[in-house]
This record gives sequence, C-alpha cells and structure tokens, in this order.
Amino acid sequence: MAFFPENFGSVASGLPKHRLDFLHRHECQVCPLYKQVGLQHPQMPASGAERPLVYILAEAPGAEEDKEGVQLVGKAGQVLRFRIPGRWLSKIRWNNVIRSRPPGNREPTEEEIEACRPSVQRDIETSKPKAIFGFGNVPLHWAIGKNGITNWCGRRIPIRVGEHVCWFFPIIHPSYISRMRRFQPSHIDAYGCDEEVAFAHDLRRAFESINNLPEPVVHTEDMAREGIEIITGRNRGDLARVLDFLHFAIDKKLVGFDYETNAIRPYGENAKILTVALSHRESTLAFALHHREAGWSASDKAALGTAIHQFLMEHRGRKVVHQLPFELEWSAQCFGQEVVRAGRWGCSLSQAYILDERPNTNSLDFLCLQYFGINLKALSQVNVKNLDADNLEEVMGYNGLDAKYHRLLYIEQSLRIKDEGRQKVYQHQLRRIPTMVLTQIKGVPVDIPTVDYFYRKYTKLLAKVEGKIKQNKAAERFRKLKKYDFRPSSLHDVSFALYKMLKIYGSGTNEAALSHIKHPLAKLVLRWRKINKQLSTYIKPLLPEAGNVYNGVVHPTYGVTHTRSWRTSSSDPNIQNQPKHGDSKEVRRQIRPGGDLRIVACDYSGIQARNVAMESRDPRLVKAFWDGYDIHGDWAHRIARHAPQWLKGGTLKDKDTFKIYRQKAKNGMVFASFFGAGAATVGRHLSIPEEIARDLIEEFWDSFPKIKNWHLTLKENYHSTGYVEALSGFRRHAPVSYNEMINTPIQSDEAIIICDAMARLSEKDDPRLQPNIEVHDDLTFILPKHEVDKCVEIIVKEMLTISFPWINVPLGVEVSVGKDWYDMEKLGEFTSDKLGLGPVRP
DNA sequence: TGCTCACGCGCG
DNA sequence: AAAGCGCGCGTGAGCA
Repeated sequence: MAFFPENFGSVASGLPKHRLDFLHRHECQVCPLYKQVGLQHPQMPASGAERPLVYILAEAPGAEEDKEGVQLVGKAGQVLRFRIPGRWLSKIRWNNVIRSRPPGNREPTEEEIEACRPSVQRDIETSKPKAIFGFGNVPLHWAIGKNGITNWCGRRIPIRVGEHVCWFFPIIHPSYISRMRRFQPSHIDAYGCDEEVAFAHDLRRAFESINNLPEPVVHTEDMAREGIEIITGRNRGDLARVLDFLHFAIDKKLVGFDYETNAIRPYGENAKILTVALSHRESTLAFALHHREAGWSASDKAALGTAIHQFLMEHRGRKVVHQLPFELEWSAQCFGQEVVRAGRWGCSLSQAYILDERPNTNSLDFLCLQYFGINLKALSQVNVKNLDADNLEEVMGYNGLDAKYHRLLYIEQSLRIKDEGRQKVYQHQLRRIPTMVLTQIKGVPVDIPTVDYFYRKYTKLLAKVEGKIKQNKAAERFRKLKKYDFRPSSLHDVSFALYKMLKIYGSGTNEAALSHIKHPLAKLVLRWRKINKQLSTYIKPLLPEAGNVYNGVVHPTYGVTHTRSWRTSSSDPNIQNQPKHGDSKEVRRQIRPGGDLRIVACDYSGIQARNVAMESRDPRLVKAFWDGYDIHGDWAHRIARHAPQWLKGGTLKDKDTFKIYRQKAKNGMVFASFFGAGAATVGRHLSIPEEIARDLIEEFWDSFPKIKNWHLTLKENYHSTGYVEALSGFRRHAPVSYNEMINTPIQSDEAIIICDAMARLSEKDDPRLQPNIEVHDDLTFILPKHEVDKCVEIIVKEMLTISFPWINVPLGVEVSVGKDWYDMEKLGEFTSDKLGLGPVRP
C-alpha cells in the first residue's frame, strides 16, 4: 500500500525514503512517543461518526484530551465546538495527526507524524469522509506538504489519502484563536480577536459547502504531462508543425499561452523570448524560438515571428496567461505595440487576486496545488534564473505545462468568479492591465547628465559627513570601546553609542527619536541617512550600471495584483515614492524629457476625503464638497476652543497661523478620525490631553454621524461575510483589523476612479494621452509644449467624467506643468460640477 | 553566500 | 474593547 501519493512527495521533506518506509511499516512500535510514561490515553483512536461527512483533524492531544480520551475537549476544543452547529455533531469524526500527547504539548516531530500516518490514513480510508477539516499548520503539512496556514486557510484542496480522495479544508488552529483572544465572545456573532473572524468564517463556509461539493480530482504527473508536444526546430517539418498549430488555434475560444524568456523585462539588448507554448484542450504545443539550442534557420525565425504576430493580431478567442502584464509587455516589445489591444486576454493571476487578495498565494504553483492537488514545481527541474543555459527540451516541457495549467486554472477560477458574482470587478481588473503595461513601456525619461551630477554631488556630501563622523569625539570613543568604526547605517551602533555609551536618556533610532537628541552624533547620523537615502534609493538606480535605464528611459513596473487594497504599486525602481518635499525634492530634476517637451501632472484633489463622503454619504461631509465648507478650518477653531493651549499663544485671526493650524487640524483630527484613530492618537497628534481629544472626537461624531455609522456598518458586514467590500466592488478578506477595514474601501475606491480614467484615456489610442506615471491620485504625462493646453483639456475632462453611480460629490483635478519633475508650476484647477460633468447633486 | 526579518523612510 | 493605512527598497543582523 502506498501511504501517500507521489505528487505529495514533499510531504516527506526532511526524512530519507528508507526511514519513511521504516516508520510506516512499524508505526507505534518505532514511534518515539511509544515509550512515554504517564499518558492516560496513548494512541487515542478516532472518535465520532463511523461514516462522517466531515473528518476533523487536529494536531495532537493536549493534557485535557489525554485525560478524557477524546479529541478537542480542552480549551482549544471549546473554541472550536462553540462554532460547530449542533446538527453537524452526528456527522463528524475526530482525530489528530498524532494520537499520543507529546510531552509538554510541544510540536510533533516528523518522525512521530510519519509513524502515525498509516493508522490515521487507514481510518480515513475506512470512514470515507467527504471533507477533512485540518486545523493549523501540522495537518496542513500532513496533507499537502506545505506550511503557511494563514495563506491556505479558507480554501479547499483536493487530496488523496491512500485510496480515498476527498476535499481538504485548512483552517486556523483554535488554540491560536484562544491565545489571541482579548475576551471570550458570549455569542456566536462576537469575535475575541481579528483572527477569530477568519476562523469562524472559514469554518462556516466549509460546513455550508459540504452538501454541494464537486467530485474532487487530484491530478497525477501523467495527467499533467499528457498531450504536451515539444518542437525544437531541429527536425524536418518542425516549422510546418508550429505554423499548423497556430493556424489550428486561431479560432479556438480559450487558449493557454505562455512565454519563457531570458530576462524579466524585454528592454535590454539581449532580451529574448526563448520558447512559446499554446494549449487547447487535449493538445498543448511548446516550441523553441530564440533559445540557444533552437534549431531554426534565420528564415525560419522570421517566419515564426510573422506567424506569432499574425496569431496575436487575429486570434478570435481569448488567450489566457498567468501574470498578463508580463506576456503583454514582451508581446508589445517583440511583436509590436499594436498586439496589446488586438485580441482578448485573460489572466489567471488576476482572477486569483480578485477572489482572494492575500499576498504570496497567487503563484501558478500555489494555485495548481489548491485547485488540482498537484505540485507543478516538482515536475520540472529547470533553473528559472537562467533558462537559456538550460536544456531546451526541459524548458519547453516546463513551458508547455505552464500554458496547459493557465488554461485549466482559468476555467476553474472563472466558475468561482461567476459563483461569487465577481465578474464586474474582474473586468475592471483586466482592463487596467493593458493600460498599465502601455504606461510601463512608455516609461519615464531620465536626464543622464543630471543623474551624473547628483551622483557626484551626493557622493561628496556623504564623504564629508563620514569624515565628520570619523572626527567626532563620541565616534572615537566608540571605536576604542568596540574596536571598529562607528557606522551611521547600523541601528545597533547608533543605539549603543547614544543610549549605552553616552548614556543619553531615551530610546529608538528613527528620525523622531534622534531629532530630540542634542548630541552632534545624533545630528550627523540623521544627516548621513538623508544623504544616503537620496543616493541609494533615488540616484544610484538611475545610473547606467544599475541596468534600469534603456535609451534614456526608465520603465518602472506597475503591480496590479500585489496590494491589499486594489491600489497599484510600483517597483524596479519605485516611481511612486520620489521625494516631493523639502531639500530631497531636487532629485526630481533627474526626470526631464528635454527639448520642447513638458511634464504635466494631473492630481485628483482630496480624493480620499471625497471617497469618505461616497462611502458614508454623510450629509454634512457631502455638502462640504458641494458648497465649499472648510471642514479643516472649522475644526481648527473648534479645537482651539476646547484646548486654547494648542495655539501656544498664537491666534487663528492671524492668516499664517491659521494656515498652519488648519493643516494640523486636517491631519491630526479630521483625517485621523475618518480613518478610525482614537483619542490617544488624536491627542498625540495635536499635543493636547487625551481627555480633551475625547471630547473633541465626540463632538466630531455628532457633526458627522453617518461617518461613524459607516464604520459600524462596515464592521457588521465584515463580521457576517468575512470580508470588507468597497463601493468599487473590491473585497479584502479576513483577518482585517478595524483600521484596515476602514482604510481598504477608501483606497480601493480611489484606485478604481483613477485606473478607470487612465484606461479611458489609454483606450483613445492617442500616444500623447497615455500617462507616463501613475501615483495613486496623480496621472503624469509628457507632452510637446505647444500641445499641452489641447491635451490637458481632454485629460481633465476624462479624469472628471463621473463613471460610477456611487460618486455623490464633485471631483477635482489640479494640473501643473514643468520642464522637469522638480520645477512644476500650477496651470489650473478644475472640478467636475463646474465643467458640467456631474454628478447629480443629491 | 543567500535567505528572511525588522527597521527606517520616501510617497500617496 | 480599542484601533491610521497602503506601498518598495536599502540596510544590518541572524541563520543555514
């Protein structure tokens, strides 16, 4: 008897095969726990229903369980049993991955788990449950060979346990919930900690799904490899075969598609697509393109290029890939930008992200294990980092498997998206991909001489500060004590020097902490950090040797499947965090298109506050945006009334003072309250006593009752559904903290507004209207000087067009223009209501 | 040497 | 019962 299927070979990680066989053969006789004394119920048998629907599998018996001889009757068991509906109790069977209590409740070892596996497996084979609910990491690893319960919980995975195939539901271990709880919930709708919401919801969904579970299918290696054909280009007829297949696929509704390349980005001189794979139903074809071992002649390659281009332009179905931005960017660079919007595409990664936004859960490997119970990665031995050096057949095998599973995964997830009513959100997600890719390709112009100038300037500045640090008395003392130079970059060194050696009163090493310290060393450390940040984060990545700038253009990547809030992110290098304030801002001079070109930045003004109005529909806040009521100024006055000491002797009658305190009221009080801050935080922000802050907040909620209401409704909905949903339709799943719960809709509404406007501009197919940069509330363009006015008119109109029914306040856009990204001057400010674009005033 | 982690800090 | 959140990247530290 095979104790576990081959495709879960990783279950055995750590133990050599002979040792596993030994443990499986002799079971309890060789179990390290066998000889343990003092156990009241060693080798505890499974209990409960003989033919259960649900098999509850926990880690190991605890003290209470050992005493009673029944699984999950201790504290953790109570947490779990509290949430199991009574009608289910007769349909459940209980067991643990190991059946004897380990000393001191320590985690069971792999040896113990494997010694116990045959008996647990036999019990499952005999009792034939429809589903196994596995609690915590130990059963998860037992079932699929993976750790990471917080990533896996709430899913269902088809698994094979010996002769029995069933569904596995990973759920957080109740003992973790019990430990995290801050109070004991008195009824089923109360939750003692954020994680308990996830726990309860996962459990409820698992029970609810039992009666309409599909047949579980666990893919084997043979199933995975079936129907994959590879073409090297070395044989007669190879070219015809590829052309044939492309012709065959051209009218197929759903084609899995995948490239293997020798680089992540397609911009470098040597960037090449090595192999290509297409998959349709039972036939998958992977063929060589520019791989080192490909057998094509130059004319073959030209013919292939033409054929692929034609396929991309004329394919009438949908090409489905995993991580569409990648395939689109390469397609555009290698076959022409016109292919980006020529055909229809699908993205299984985007589907996964829309269904569940948790990070690190959206790789093809993860999802294939989730949906098909197969460990795809284990089937290939390719070196992903250097595919061109790898064996061609191996690379194509890998490529073919990927394309095949893109398609299969897409089909599975399409059903799930439909079931959960997520089509509309997925469509929005899909729409922003070509939009973002075209912005990536357009890139951002870098002025090389300026980069060079800043590099020299900041290198010198850094050397100067380092010289001063060397001469510093305290740093000298540090050197004598520690026998090495004081490093401003080391938090250890900084902390030791200031708090241990110099015995300065305080703690912490961040700017807030160090800025209060008078000692020159603290000042020097801060100065060093500032300069080093400029140099290493904003200047060095633009130097030629960093390899980010191609022909004077940098192409930051936009992530559209990474964030917990549906915002985009930017990387390699990050273009969304370039300094904008104070002295640091000057590095923006590096972004300069030159000639007659101008940088034009269009910012949505106060978009997040407007999102709060949209979400809450609070009458006073909504009115503020229609009538121009100055909330922040009003609250500056109110704070001053409650806490006159706040003004430190100044008066709000003075214009400059008012401006400063209006800003403080905005950030410290108004926005903080919108986002769920409490009295302690507001008091700290405003430097006023917590009790006064509490009174202010009370008054604030009296003024904006529906905002508070909205917070509470969000919480209620979150508790009943297990996720937070925004007006945008984006969902964030448990566990979500109270403040995250408030923030998520705001950020995701903001994201859909800007991405929608960006997509509309991009779809006009006018290269001038394709933004070069997107920064959450800002679209930045590069335009010829004489076309700025004309283009801004179109851009502003598109950005201010109201395209969602839930927008209940006017939108505003502020435009500024400059020769580089530093010297930007305001061009104008526009609002949707004044342009007659709506929305309708409520 | 390569990996993960915490921290600090830039933006929204 | 109380509660600012969302990113990416450079750095050192600790571990294998």
